[in-house]
Amino acid sequence: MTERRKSAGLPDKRRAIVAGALTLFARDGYTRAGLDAIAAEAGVSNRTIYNHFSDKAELFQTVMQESTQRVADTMVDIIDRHLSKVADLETDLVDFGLAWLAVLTSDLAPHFALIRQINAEMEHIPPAALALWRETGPGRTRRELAERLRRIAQRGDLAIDDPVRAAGHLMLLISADNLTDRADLHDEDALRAMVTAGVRTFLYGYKR
Amino acid sequence: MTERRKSAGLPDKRRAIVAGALTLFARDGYTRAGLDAIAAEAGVSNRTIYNHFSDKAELFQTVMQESTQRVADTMVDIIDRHLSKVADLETDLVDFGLAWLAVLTSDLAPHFALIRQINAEMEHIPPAALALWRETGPGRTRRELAERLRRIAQRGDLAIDDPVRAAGHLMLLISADNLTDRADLHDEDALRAMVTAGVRTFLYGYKR
DNA sequence: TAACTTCTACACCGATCGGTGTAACAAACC
DNA sequence: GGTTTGTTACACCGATCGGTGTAGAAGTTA
Repeated sequence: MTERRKSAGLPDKRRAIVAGALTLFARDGYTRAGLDAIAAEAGVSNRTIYNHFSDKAELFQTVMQESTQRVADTMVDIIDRHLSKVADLETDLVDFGLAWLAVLTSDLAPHFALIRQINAEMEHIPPAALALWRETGPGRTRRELAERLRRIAQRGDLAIDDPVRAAGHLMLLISADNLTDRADLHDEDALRAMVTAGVRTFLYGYKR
Repeated sequence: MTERRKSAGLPDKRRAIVAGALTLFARDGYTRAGLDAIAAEAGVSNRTIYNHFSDKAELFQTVMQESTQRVADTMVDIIDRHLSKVADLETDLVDFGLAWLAVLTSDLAPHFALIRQINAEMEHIPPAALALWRETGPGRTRRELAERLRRIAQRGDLAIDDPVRAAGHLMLLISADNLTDRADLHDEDALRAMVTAGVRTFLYGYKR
């Protein structure tokens, strides 16, 4: 009574396949991740995968799209939750940054390993799929953050002439240590220090 | 009369192999890059590769080390050339940033594709090799930049209490657009605008 | 019960890949 | 001239992988 199954596959099997594929694609990359291993991870027969997806490339694209959607939703939610009403700007930005970084170690962590895979195999991915990912993933998140910064600046606290660029700066500064060498994402104190330093650089840099 | 060949292989063949391997590892990644293709790219027999390297993993490690060394040398040289004697801080930092970014599109470009591969396959690379890379590559470069910033700050222009973190911030801000979405690295004007914006954010953020 | 859909297990194919063995050839060294 | 060393071409092995064919089991719908 739920949904008329159109042509192939039960929806829960499909979800299991996509979830298992995300795990293995994230860990091993597109080439290394074998379909037999994905089938085993999903608790599903090898043959069943081809009942839901025409080939490995289509499976990968589906995994990429669904994971991107979910993470972008989470990120936008964090932005809205922390930056809709701003009391003390530095405090709120630091809290926002910590929530932002927490996603990297959450159950959404595999997504970011997947992004590193995409980044590496960029030249082997169809440009259209790449553009779609940029638009629905980092692009959307960045625009959302930019819009929030624009409103905050309008309130008179910051001087931002290019909100999108400023959003990029903030995102980078928040996770600076994490990007350059490897920060310990589980040391709460070091994490807060990193975020605070980044936020302060951002704030002083864009102070009116 | 040059050098006593110790055990195996002529040095020029070896160099050709490493160069060809860099090209293919950078483009296709460790798994996708086949040894036959590498041999063809190097203009060398498949069998000859095994005369110089015991297996694919050792070849990859050699490629990684040599490329890292060369790029780090280049980066340190750029730092020294632009930030030894500072006249106008913003101008000099922008010029430095542009020279820094120019490396990304130089003949050293494959190295950065290789780094993306490393970043993706991190969980499949021996931790010792990873640590060595961080130390001789980005670590060295970052420390060198940090030292320069420390001296500049000492001169009284900036307030930097953690030079290494500041160096990280500067490196990220310089290439901000390039890291978040894809900036056109060949549009000279857009490039200068990106670097200038990053440098200004850095300078205002660390202004004494 | 009968018709239909989906899943599973298994065998299988062709291609690729990392790596080896071998024998012939070229060049440097004694 | 003879020996040694390195290179090459080629055939080959075992393993893995993407993908298919098939037959039957399991569950759903009428």
